[in-house]
Amino acid sequence: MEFATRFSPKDVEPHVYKMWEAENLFAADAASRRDSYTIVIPPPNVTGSLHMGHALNNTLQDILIRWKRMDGFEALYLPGTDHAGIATQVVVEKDLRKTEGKTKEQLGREEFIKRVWGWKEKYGNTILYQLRRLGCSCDWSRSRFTMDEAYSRAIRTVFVSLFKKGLIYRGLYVVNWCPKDLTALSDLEVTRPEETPKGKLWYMKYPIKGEANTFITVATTRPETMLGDTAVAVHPKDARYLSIVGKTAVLPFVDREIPIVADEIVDPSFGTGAVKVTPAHDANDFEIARRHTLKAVTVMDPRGVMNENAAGFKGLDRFVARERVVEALREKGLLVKEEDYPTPVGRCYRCDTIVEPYLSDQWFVRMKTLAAPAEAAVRGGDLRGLPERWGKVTLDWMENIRDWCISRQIWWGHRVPVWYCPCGEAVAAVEDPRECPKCRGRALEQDGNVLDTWFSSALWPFATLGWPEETEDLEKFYPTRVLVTDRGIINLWVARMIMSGLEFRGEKPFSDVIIHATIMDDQGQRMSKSKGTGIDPLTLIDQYGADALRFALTWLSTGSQDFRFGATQSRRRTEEARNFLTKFWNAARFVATTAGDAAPTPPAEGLTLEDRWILSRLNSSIGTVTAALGKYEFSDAAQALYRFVWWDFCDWYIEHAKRRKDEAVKRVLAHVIDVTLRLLHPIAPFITEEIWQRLRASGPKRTGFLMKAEWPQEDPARRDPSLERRMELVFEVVRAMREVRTRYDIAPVEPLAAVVSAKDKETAGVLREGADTVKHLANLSNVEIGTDLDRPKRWASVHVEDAVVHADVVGKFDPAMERQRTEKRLGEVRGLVEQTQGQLANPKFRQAKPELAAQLEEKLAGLREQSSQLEEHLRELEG
RNA sequence: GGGCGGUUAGCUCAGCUGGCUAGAGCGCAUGGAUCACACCCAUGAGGUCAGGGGUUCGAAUCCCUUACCGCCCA
Repeated sequence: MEFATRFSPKDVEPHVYKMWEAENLFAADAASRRDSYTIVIPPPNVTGSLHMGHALNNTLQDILIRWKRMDGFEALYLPGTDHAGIATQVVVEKDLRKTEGKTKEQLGREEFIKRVWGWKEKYGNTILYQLRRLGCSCDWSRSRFTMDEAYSRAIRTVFVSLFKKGLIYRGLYVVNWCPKDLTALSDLEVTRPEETPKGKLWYMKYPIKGEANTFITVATTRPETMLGDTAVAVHPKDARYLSIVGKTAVLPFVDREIPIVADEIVDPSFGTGAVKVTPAHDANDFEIARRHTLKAVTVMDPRGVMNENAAGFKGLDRFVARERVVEALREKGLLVKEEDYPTPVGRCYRCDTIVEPYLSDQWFVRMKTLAAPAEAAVRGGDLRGLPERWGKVTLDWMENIRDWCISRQIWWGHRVPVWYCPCGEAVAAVEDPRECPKCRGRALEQDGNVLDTWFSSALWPFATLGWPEETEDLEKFYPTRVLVTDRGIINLWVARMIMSGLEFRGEKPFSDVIIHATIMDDQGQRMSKSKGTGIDPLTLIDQYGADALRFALTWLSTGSQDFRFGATQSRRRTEEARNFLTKFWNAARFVATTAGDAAPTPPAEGLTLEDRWILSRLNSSIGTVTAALGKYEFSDAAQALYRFVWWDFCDWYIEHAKRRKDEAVKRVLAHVIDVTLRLLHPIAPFITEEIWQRLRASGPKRTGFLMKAEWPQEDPARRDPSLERRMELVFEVVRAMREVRTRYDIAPVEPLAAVVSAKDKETAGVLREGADTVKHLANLSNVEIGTDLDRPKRWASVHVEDAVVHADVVGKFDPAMERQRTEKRLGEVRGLVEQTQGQLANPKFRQAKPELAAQLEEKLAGLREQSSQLEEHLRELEG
């Protein structure tokens, strides 16, 4: 098989993926006797396409899944999508308007829903297809959609259960209303802009009934709502207003008589201390109205247009009405003053429209009861947030939890499973009821609202596995092991999943929650579609390959809360990763051509120093990579692989191996590549599988697919830290020789003679052991190794930590340069001597850390020795 | 308003419970078509660890504070 110098992702990736799929390697088996390891995907919206956040999220998940699969677990990576109520409805409505010029009302609810399904079938799996490009080993046969029939059944079951427990209730409340999407939103779906926008606070006065020229002045940021005022409230202890409580004010424009009431909730320091009460348009006011049995007057329609209760302002948009009301008040002399006032506004997180507090009939979930066990699980550490700080975020929210508005006034979604009978009965049921259980009437009508999408995604970890049926899947794969997601939806999604998991399965839905970084653009700002700062992962995949993108993202996953991966950085980092993979590819290519037929196990005998060294490094790396993955330290795993492959294997071992032809070196090479392929596979699945298949074709029998191969076990017997240190010494001498060559411009091909004077006999022994390597890698014609060896005249010297290396620079000797270098080095060493001496001179230090002090003593001795050698060297140069 | 992160080489980032000469990749400089790889090899330059104060024998690391950047919850 041809083995080109470059790996070609474009040609290989689709092919390899198809092969895996054809062999059904992603499918998890519920009947397996292995322990399960489950990850459910955070379901992307059906409307979306793959963005960088998905790429990161799914890369990390796939790494864990592939690792655990190799490590002997029955690994299930369960994919799927979320119906995304509002978002999807908006997209399809737009499409409908564009293609047919129709509104959804013209089609009717049933027909419109059909259209949404049609749209979903056509475009709804975009992201899932794109995940294949990324190499994700999802079990596609188990893919779920939150609107699937079985899933819908789970939702109904949950609703009915909570309803029967009294944890779901319906009522008239002031909720966050989006006048554009025409639906209620939950508190978490309202966003606040970073900076509080500048607004005004208007002071206006209402006449007191029966008292000429007496007024009460109230302050408000939303004057247009005054038309719906049904009271004025003051704090009961506010001395300024004691005498006025109980009197009646007359509301301008509409001449409504409204009482002046006292209520604890009023903040006496705000405005005048007297506030207008608009129960239909303010949540606080609604509470006041409850306590004082006030009427609620709605002055806007759902679109935010003033209605018939708004007198002369009817038909005006809420913001136009605001200006007009202020003008009219001014004309009447009722406007006392206006002042600048930062006015916090909430916006719809889907469409950014300013939300309106709006009185409407909605469904709610009582959260306190549900939150308690979840809170306990997080607090008790039974469920970990990682990095740790995120656990606290969840707790904060759960401690102050408020009831959740779950009804939405849209069509696309799960309809509230409650039916109303003309007799007044309301039935909540999993199966559509045929008749009213009370009057046997058949004229039942289902509630028109649909449920918040998050209500359905809260069930994701168990509903996807078949719940409420006690399926084999549920038995085998629940609870899941780890949830990987972005911090943006901790409360919106993660916390609610924990609650529902505990409520309906009596078991936490996962043990660990990994909150990975949010990807920023090159300026450190959040990527946004509207600003055009989003980077398409597929472009990077096309250009550098999926493996390179995955490796780059993994390298960057250090546990920080965000990282930059904009237009410039993403290319740069992915290119770096691609270069590394090319390096690895070529290492494999070297092994394939020189040792392709060797058994991929090291021989029991005949191992050289270098062989034992690389095997030690390999086993260290197995340990490091495995431990890092176990702690979800993805970057550490990637870096350990990078170092091993590039620095240890390519820079040193392969260079060394080039001059050997024995069986041992072949088997070591084959073994190292074999193990490294396995270690690298979870991060870079395509290239490693491709190399595996090539080696399999030409060499000894290997398991059919790398993705099903066994995860390497560290062999502690192969680890030899002392050997690793000793080889470092050898490499240091090689580097010293190379430095001399560079300095004197002596080509690497020209053999040189060298004398290495080690600091002690032990070191000399080590260097003698590695003499072959030094000779070969530094291209020496001859090398003399000992202690206290003199510097031959007109030879150049390099002082490294444990030795002095002298090189015959064949007549190019330059005393001035030598002097300069020696002086510089001497300065450094003297500095260190001073520093170390200072530290050791301190009795408190010696007392506190005797072991460390002993180490430093040794170091100091070495430094002093080096220092005196340098001085001597310098004297010789002078003389 | 409450809470949480970040600020380390020109750029992007490591640096765990305070102590081995603060590291990496990219970029930069110099040299190199050597039989795995120029997406490469060799060598080198480059940092008052955001500012100030404190704790300590010793602080990039712990505490306080200021500034700037970012996030979450009200």
